[in-house]
Amino acid sequence: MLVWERPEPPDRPTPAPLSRERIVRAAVRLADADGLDAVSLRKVAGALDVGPMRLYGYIATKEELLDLMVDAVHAEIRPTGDGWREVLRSLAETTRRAAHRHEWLADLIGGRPQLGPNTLASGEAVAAGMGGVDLGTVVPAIAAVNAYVIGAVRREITERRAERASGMDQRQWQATFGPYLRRTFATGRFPALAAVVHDGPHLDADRTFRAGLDFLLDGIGARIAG
Amino acid sequence: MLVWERPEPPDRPTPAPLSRERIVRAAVRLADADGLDAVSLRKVAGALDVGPMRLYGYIATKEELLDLMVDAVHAEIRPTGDGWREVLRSLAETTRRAAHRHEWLADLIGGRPQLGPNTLASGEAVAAGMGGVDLGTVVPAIAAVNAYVIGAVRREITERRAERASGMDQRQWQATFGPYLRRTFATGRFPALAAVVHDGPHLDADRTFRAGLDFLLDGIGARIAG
DNA sequence: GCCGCTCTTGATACAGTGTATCGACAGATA
DNA sequence: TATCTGTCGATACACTGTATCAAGAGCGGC
Repeated sequence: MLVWERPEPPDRPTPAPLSRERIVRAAVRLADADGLDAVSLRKVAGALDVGPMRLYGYIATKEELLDLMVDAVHAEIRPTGDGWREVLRSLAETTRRAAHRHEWLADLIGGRPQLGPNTLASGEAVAAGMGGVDLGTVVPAIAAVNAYVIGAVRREITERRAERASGMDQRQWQATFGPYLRRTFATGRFPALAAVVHDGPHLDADRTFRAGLDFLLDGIGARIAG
Repeated sequence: MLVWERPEPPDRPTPAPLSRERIVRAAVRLADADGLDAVSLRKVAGALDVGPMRLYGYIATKEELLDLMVDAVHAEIRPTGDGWREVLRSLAETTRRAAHRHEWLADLIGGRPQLGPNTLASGEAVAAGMGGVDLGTVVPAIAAVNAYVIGAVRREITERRAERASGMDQRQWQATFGPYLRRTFATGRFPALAAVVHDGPHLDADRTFRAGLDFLLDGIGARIAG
């Protein structure tokens, strides 16, 4: 036996076999911790103590990995409730909560067609909860709520990042962009906008999300009733 | 005079001076033609017959260039109309049309806080058209329409790309994903979803967009009336 | 008209990306 | 034991955004 032979590291007895799931979990962990930019094939492979090319035995391309990540978080989106209204609201709120837990979801959501098992399961839960509603209304209603959630989540996360990037809280944010906005508004080119921003209510993220969702659900309800 | 001196190319008498606007226009042209991936600083610079580093005299970072591109297309989004409903509808439809002209907008929209002059001008047009509506309603109403448009446009463009990538028309698309979906639905794990997909209406993109928008506007109208 | 200074400009370089290629090695088969 | 097969990972390639810095152009002072 060669004396310089390296002994097996005893604290990792048998490396768990690689799998799509393990790869996706590692990618999600990286993205949760440091954002989507931290998800490179090299880093994911590194987190699994494996060469980068190894991953190509399990995924065809990086895009596919991103799709799998999105489908993975859809496991956390399982709408419930009695009646179409509660179900649609649950769809919206659970999606939003998932985006809070995984901010990178805002970068990906709505950007690729999703047909993975977890995404389909979410769709099934919604469809199953819409019983009694006319099919001609169910399809556009679900599509509309989905569209609203995608956009609302994107805007909310974007804003949250901007605030965080410029100091921490809202006061800091205003201090950063305040001068530019003040100057711009001072030109008098945007009087109506200035009035709305100045005199309008400053709703927090929760209230804004719910207000828009209520508009939408009210409109859908009117169609179902009438 | 040296004989091997290269004479001035006569067909480009004086190269137009570089400017932010010219850079942004070139970037938009590239993105329109070949998608966002075709927008690299080297390619943009190349389109302007200039070294890549030259751009940094006009933009601080690539992110800034993307922001400027988004603001530039906001010049095409100028909502008009009589009354809040027409104005909000116009905001939605002009945004959607801009995204049709510049599909890459779907990748960027909602992904960064937008405070550029054209974006503010769009906001001003909307705010100005909401006269008479209670300020406490104006803010969440605009936010809701914006969120809906972002999500709807994203989904629509995404779908359009998927169809195009897999052949050209809808028949091809179904031929590509049909087998997988058929198999998946055949497992019986998604009965409600299968029923909706099978028996529900197949609306085209225009109708879907308008249906969702109508839901939202109806809901907002109910709040304004009541 | 010529020197020296400042600012602009572009070549080079660096660290990182996704992915193709292909030699080496392990395990199975004869 | 010898050969075949298929997996694995080192290396390489083209490309990205951006920092650095030497060369050059324009210009004021003598």
